[in-house]
Amino acid sequence: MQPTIDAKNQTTQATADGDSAGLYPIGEVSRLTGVNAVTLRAWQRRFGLVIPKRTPKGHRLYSAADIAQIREICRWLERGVAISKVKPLLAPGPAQTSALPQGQAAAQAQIAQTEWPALMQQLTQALLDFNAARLHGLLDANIGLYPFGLLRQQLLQPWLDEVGLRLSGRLDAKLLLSWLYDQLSVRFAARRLGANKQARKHLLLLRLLPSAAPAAAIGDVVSEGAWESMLVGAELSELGVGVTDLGAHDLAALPLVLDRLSPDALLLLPGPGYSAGERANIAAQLAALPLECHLYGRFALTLSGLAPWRLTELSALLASSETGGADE
DNA sequence: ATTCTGACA
DNA sequence: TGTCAGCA
Repeated sequence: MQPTIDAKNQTTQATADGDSAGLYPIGEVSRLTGVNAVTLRAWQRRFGLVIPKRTPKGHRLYSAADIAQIREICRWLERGVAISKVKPLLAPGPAQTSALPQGQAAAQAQIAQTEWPALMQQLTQALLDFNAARLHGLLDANIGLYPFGLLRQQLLQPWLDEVGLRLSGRLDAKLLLSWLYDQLSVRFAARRLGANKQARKHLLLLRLLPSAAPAAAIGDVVSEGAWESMLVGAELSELGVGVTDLGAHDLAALPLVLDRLSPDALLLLPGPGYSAGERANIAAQLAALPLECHLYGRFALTLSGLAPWRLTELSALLASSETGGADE
């Protein structure tokens, strides 16, 4: 546990700044993204999605960019796009056979190519400088300009992913990430407090903890799910939904407190790596809960086989409390 | 120990 | 999508 100079378990980056740095074998990528290794190979073979480099012996080596793309794919899948149709939606590297503008999807991909990367670089620089004023300035300039959900999915989460990967190996990585988490926390907490008072619907946010906790992946001070729940919570606040973030737990004790918290719905952010047994267990516990449950987030798909009838679009939940007062 | 391909349910 | 066999 001692965070000394022990670089032994850094299987992924034997040399901090060697040429092989930042390349990950398929198993590691599977853990990082929550996508099964077989699925990754299948995506590549059947759809030409995510073509990694290879070692001389043919083993796949995924770059940070590849991993970012996998996560981009997952975000499309979460939105209900079929895997066979995400190819054209991705930020294209090689010559696109047929650049078909599919309405807003293509428009967003366009923005993603031009505007976001520059912004991400500026954000990264602000982070590396511990420049809080600059960081908040950049955020101020863009929050409000776009719907927060778009900002979260197209900018903030990809940026955090990238930053996490880029910093791994740096001695000050933990300090930087802790600082960033603190900055974002205070920022969004302030909004949450205001929003919660006026919210008509109250939602309980819970990260599902795999019982076989797969330890911290890359030296993350803040667990990966914490970032995600912070951003999701911010988005919900922005949309006028009251949010209570309980952090990471398993479901066992939840029924004991539900009647006192009395939320309108439960939003669960699954983590990576559930065994089949765990999935069944979770399914049973979810079925026993007396309220609306939604699975959401990066790893929701890994649980979709478990209770697809509960996997509702977040937007559907929000539709009833949308601004404009359609109902209520 | 892990990953590879390809066939198959 | 996932599992299995048979290799490297």
